[in-house]
Amino acid sequence: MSTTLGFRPLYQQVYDLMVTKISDGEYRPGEMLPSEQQLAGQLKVSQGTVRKALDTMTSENILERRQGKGTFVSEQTPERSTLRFFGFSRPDGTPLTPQNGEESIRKRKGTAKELRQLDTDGSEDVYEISRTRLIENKPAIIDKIVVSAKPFQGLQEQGKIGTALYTLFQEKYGIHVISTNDEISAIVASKADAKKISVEVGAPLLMIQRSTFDIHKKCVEFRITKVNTQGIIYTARI
Amino acid sequence: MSTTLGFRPLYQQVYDLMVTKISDGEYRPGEMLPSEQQLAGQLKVSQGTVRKALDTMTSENILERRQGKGTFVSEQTPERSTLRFFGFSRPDGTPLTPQNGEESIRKRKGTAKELRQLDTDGSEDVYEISRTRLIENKPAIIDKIVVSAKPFQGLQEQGKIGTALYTLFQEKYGIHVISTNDEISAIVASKADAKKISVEVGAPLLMIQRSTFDIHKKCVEFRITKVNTQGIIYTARI
DNA sequence: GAGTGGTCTAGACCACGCA
DNA sequence: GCGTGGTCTAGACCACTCT
Repeated sequence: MSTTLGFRPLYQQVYDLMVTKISDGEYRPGEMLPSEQQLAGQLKVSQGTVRKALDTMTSENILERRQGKGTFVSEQTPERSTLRFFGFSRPDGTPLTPQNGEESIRKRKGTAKELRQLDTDGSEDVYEISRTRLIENKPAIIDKIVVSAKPFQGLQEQGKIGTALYTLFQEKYGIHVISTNDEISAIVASKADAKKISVEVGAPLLMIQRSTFDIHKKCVEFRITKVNTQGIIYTARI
Repeated sequence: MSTTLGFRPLYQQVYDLMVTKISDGEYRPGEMLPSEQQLAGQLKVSQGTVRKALDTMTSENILERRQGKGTFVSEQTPERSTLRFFGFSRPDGTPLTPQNGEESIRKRKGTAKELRQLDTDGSEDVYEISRTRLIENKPAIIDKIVVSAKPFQGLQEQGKIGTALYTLFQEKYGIHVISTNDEISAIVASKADAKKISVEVGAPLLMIQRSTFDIHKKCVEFRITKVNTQGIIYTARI
């Protein structure tokens, strides 16, 4: 007998269905799902099969399960969770919180690299958000945030975004961010960098390249952050 | 009825037992475990309970499961796996491989910080391995590796360790390294640093603080790596 | 075809949170 | 005491690998 191609386990089909329902807004963040028994009955599968799908989603931070209470759609965004793992401090250890500085947004064609990183469904337009953030009132952090234009229609009319970008994604555009992938390297400042955060050309900077993924494991954001680390300690826990 | 304290699920007991057997050398890296049915019979539990324990161990990279073949004790060490995620390259993208330079080892009392990091079972002696590594024949990387002395008797007689430290842990001392936790920060060079890798005092360095954990989730190594990033790009994928 | 892990079921009982 | 998720069982059948 030939190998059965296209075989897809039942629990994965249940997983796909539940992810779709959450992404469509049928179950909203913070809301409680039907019980395992009810879902099993509706979907005509056993409770164990439902459980396996929900367990997978729990391990991906899409759901939270609380014994004795129920299963809930997670409200946690990576921005909130990564605050525990990323941070700035002075050399003596006192923590520093960056303030918001300049911010601008424009629509343009994406570069080849950006379109390779983002899952754009063929569209070539992107929004680019450029901003600087301040440490002790001095510009020290440069962010360049790129998202595909198609799913974010009207993003330029949102006004200042500040730190609540992922919350905006969820509330205005129904995009559930669930994970990020960060690459850290040490680079030297370009002429453009030097102008924005007042350092010499060639000064050492930390660069963090972040890809952000939604509930469908689609890359919805590509972000480059550059940090002047003179007198600032940046820490990332891996 | 009062709450049952000290309740421990069966599958966790199976997990503990299997971890102990591997750590005791009853099953060795690369070896195949008995089948789920056999284990279930031996331990007088159902196959599903064994499965849950083995699945957990698989997700922790202790085991590898191959459908149709069997379940095997993993041979992969983090050193090998992290090579995919950490690395050095030139600004133009060509990868660089560091060479081994100076290396020395000595036994001494651990500092308070080191004893807090390491799980030492009360012993206060540690081995400190200091080494430099070279990029293009110039010293660029400083490593300070600290391990508890007790489980590593005779480590100073091992001669040059080079890059095979975790393999040595496993083969000579039966310690199975399964995970690491890294913290990255940007610092400035101290006088001692400056001497070892010929940079100015105050030059910017990347510092990676790594805690290494064995199969029992015990911290068996604490390592501080400092990298001169002038002309070198260091990348870590999180 | 024999042996392994992978999927799925149906049902029992336990621990937890709440009213 | 009820409803929820968490554990555990026994057994059936499927998919993969090797001989």
